[in-house]
This record gives sequence, structure tokens and C-alpha cells, in this order.
Amino acid sequence: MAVLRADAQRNLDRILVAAADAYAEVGPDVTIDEIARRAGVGHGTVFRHFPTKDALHAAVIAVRLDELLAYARDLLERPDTRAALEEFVWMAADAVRRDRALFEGIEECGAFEDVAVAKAELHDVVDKLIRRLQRSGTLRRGVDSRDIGALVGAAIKASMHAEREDAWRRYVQIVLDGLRA
Amino acid sequence: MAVLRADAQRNLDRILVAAADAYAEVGPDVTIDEIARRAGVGHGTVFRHFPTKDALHAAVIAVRLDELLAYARDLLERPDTRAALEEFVWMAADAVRRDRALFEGIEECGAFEDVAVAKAELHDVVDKLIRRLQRSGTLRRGVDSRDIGALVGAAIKASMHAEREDAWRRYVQIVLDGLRA
DNA sequence: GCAGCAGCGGACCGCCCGGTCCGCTTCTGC
DNA sequence: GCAGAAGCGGACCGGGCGGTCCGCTGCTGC
Repeated sequence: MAVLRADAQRNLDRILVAAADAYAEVGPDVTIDEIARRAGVGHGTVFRHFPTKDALHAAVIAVRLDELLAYARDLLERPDTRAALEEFVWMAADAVRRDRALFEGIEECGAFEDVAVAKAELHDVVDKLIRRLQRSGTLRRGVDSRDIGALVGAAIKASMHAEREDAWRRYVQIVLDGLRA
Repeated sequence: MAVLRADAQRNLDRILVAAADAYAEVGPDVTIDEIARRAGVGHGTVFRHFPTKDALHAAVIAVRLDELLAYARDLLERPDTRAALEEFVWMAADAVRRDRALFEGIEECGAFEDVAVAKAELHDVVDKLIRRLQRSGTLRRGVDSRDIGALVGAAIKASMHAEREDAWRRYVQIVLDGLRA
């Protein structure tokens, strides 16, 4: 990564922040123009930093995944594995809930190196927790971190159209209960 | 509903069938052109029968909902309520799985009379089953047919990206287990 | 069989949006 | 402070798609 001129670096940062905000507030179909407007740059500038819209999307997702990864690694040290996994699930669920539009298209970002790597590492870490619990017989056999991620993500998405504000908590709890051995 | 000329009625039927197929095979973003092509008509013809693309989408969904409704009504007569509800869930899950793209935007079709009515009636019937089970203490309290519909629908969607072919069954089973009292 | 109208369909429109390009601006190293 | 390069941004392009329109077709009632 070549070093950027100071103003270019500042713009890059602002674009990433603006993109995250825009996905959260507008939805998965934000336009590049909207992101550029929020960042206070021309939309040509966005395309100099990211060759396509998908590349920008992937970059924002990668940031979020790295945050989750750091959090998950800390949890590996916890003595109570069950509590660690549940804490991670609740934390990840809340992250997805806040940035639901952002994570919408995460499956399509697999082609981007950094997203693929972050996802793989995250799954590795969470699978460690899962296997511990499965060996101790307190978690349903045959599920892995991808299954849990998909189900929890789905529960969040399902809760978006519910009237009650706390629907997402109830839905995640239902999934967690369903995952017990 | 004025009576249509024979060829117009035939075209209308073909459009509905073609639209259902197209949503299933192409995805939620099928174009009107694609649907018209499959129906063997010009796309102007589609717009004479349905004022907007959303109206066509709603019409196709309404057909599916009516089928589910008829099925659910039959189940009301079953002596074993638990089996009836589970059978309905599995049946609806399979319907959603086959036509996942179609049901994707169902929340946005509430503005269309026939969809709204069919949904309301379906929820009424399923809620009857649910309340029976809740009174007998075998189903988690505080959930209604909308919750279950949302969760099962989301579980199906979540299973689409899984490698294993039978992921949807496992996911639906996890949700059903989580819904037990 | 024919008149007349319901119905057809494809040419056309306008909008949106991702992506490109190039003349101008602003930063940086000296 | 200056030269030159790095960066900027908005005008522009092209493709796609929802929706309209109108001249032609072929169905229907008599």
C-alpha cells in the first residue's frame, strides 16, 4: 500500500465512515453519489479509491469483521465457554442489527481477499468455542459457526418488520434455545 | 371484474404462470421483459393487466397465499394440534424455499388489498393453532404467527447459502425446537 | 363474412446509477 | 516559493429498466 498524500488519506477515511453511515441509514441500495455527498467529496474521488461499488462495500464490511474478530479472540480466553459463545452471539447480533443493510450482501463479497480472510479467521475462532461445547454435550451436534451465523443473521433480519422494538432479542433467544443439545 | 376476451384471459393466465416461474428461477429482480418473454407476449401486454411491476408481484404472491390458506384451514380440523402446526410450518417452509425470490418482498406488498386480506386470514387461522398449543403449555408464550412466519422464512433464506442440500430442514428444525415451551 | 372494437406488442421515453475522463487545484519535496 | 506530480470532482457516457403510446391485428357478435 503506497503512502497517500495527506488530503487523499483524509478523504479515504471520510469515505469509509460516510459509507458505513449511509448503508446504515439509507439501506443496501445506497448510491455512490449519496456516499460521496456525505463524505463531502465528488463521486469520482470515491472511484479512485475503490474501483467498483462492490469493492467499497467489501472494504466497509472488512472493517466490521475485523472488529468482531478481535472481540472473538478475547472471548477464547474465558473459562466459561458457554457464556463466551452466547456473549459473542449477542454482540454480533447487535452489530448486524445496527448495520443490517451493510451485512445484507456479505455473501457476495467473498471474492474480495480481505473479506474472505476475515470471515475465515472469524469462523475458525468461533468454531473453536463451538467444538468445546459440543464435546461437553451442551450444544447441538452438526452445526458450525456458519450455521449459527446464518441463523442469527436471519433472526435479526426477521425482526426488522416486527412491531415490537425488542423482537430481535426474542428471536435470537429462540435460535439460541433451539441450538441447545 | 369485467369478463375478458378469450385471448386476453389466456394471456393473463400465462403471465401469472410465467411470472411465478421467473421469480423462482431468476430471482427477485426479474425484469418485466423477462416475464413477458417467458409468457410469449409483448411487455406492453403485461402492463395492461397490471399497472405496475409491484402489482404483478402482489398478484402472484396472493395466489400462493390463497393456496397456503386453504391448506391451513384443513389442518384446523386435525385432532393433534401440535402435529397440525408442525405440518403447516414444514409445508409453508417448503413453499417459501421453492419460491424464495417471490416471497422476498412480501412485506412491501401490504398495500395491495388481496395480499393484505390473504395474509390477515392466514395469520388468523395459524394463530388459532398457536393459541391452542400455548394454552396446553407446549409452545413458547408470547409468540404469534407473524413471529413464526418471520423466523421460518428467515431460516429458509439463511439456508440458501449453505453448502449442504438439507440445510433448510436443519434450520427449520432448530427454530421449531427453539419455539417449544 | 364483416364491422368494429378489445387487445396486442414493440418502439420509444425518461430516469437512475455505476463508471470514465480530463482540465483544474492543491499538496509536497526541494 | 516553485515545479511538478498527486489528487480532485463534476460533466459525461452507456446500459438497463419501468412505464407509455399508438398503429396494427384478430377476436367476437351479428
